[in-house]
Amino acid sequence: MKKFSSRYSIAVHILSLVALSPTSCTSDFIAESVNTNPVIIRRIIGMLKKAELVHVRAGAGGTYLQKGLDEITLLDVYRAVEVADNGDIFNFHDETNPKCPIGANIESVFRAKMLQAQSAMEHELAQVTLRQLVSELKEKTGSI
Amino acid sequence: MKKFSSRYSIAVHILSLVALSPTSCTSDFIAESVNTNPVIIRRIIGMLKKAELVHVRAGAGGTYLQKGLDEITLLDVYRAVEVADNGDIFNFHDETNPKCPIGANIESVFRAKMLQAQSAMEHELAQVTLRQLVSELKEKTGSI
DNA sequence: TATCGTTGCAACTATAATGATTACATCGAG
DNA sequence: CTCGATGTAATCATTATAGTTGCAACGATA
Repeated sequence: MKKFSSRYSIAVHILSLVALSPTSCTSDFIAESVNTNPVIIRRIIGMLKKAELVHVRAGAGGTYLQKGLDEITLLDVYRAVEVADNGDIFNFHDETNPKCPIGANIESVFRAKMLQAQSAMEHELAQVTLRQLVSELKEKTGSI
Repeated sequence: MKKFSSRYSIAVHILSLVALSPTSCTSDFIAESVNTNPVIIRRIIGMLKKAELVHVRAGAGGTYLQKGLDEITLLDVYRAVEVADNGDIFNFHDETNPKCPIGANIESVFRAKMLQAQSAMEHELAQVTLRQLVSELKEKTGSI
């Protein structure tokens, strides 16, 4: 299957920061918390923007949530940053031999099962809102 | 996240062939149905062997199931060929800034959610036995 | 209006995983 | 003993990711 990139964890980190930070969140500020390069952060913020999860004040700087804490789920974030060509997390060996009755049919049978498994995972992700994440974070950090 | 390699689909293909084929399954024979190099097939069979899903007649040649059709699930196959270092399908950006209260705690909170999602997916995979797969394949191919 | 911090983006590098291929030692049935 | 098949190492091309530098453009603000 395809593995999740660490972009996903960074994206969640970004959204948590934006949600919790009382100060303006510049890419430099976020990069320091994530401990990486600001450009990496901007790239991911770009994806979150396309998904309309955040908006950015150009020139002035700073990233802000574009939706409520309850309207953003882990599934939204996943779809925003995991640019799976077709949306599938599974890769298939294409070009199986069409002359072999099994080679010709195995993919469709297997794919159906995989889509079911993927749906189950995405269903779980859809259950977790940014509000829940942030609330659990607050418990752990004491207070912010 | 991490993406699934196409090894997985090939492994399922191999097991289906071994289960259905009345003749001996050599890596050359399988490679033709999968439409790839025999060495690729042998590598994957090697993983299936380690997982004790199949055994191979060295010298003589041919791969055979080591367990019953009902005792092999898609989860078994997945675990046999997807060599995720730690078993997780999610990657995390490690080394977040420990000085930032969010950076210091986001990973554990996020990881818990991800493990839940992964469990849901694996649960689905565990529901599908090789017998079911083969049975659906037979329907599609008419008969073998 | 000029400045300065910030964003957006292209270009480049390094690294790792994957798939494919060649080559060859080894096994074991006939 | 022979011959087909397996097991495995070595190599290569491709792709994805993460990181980095450089720079144009934006816009708040002084």
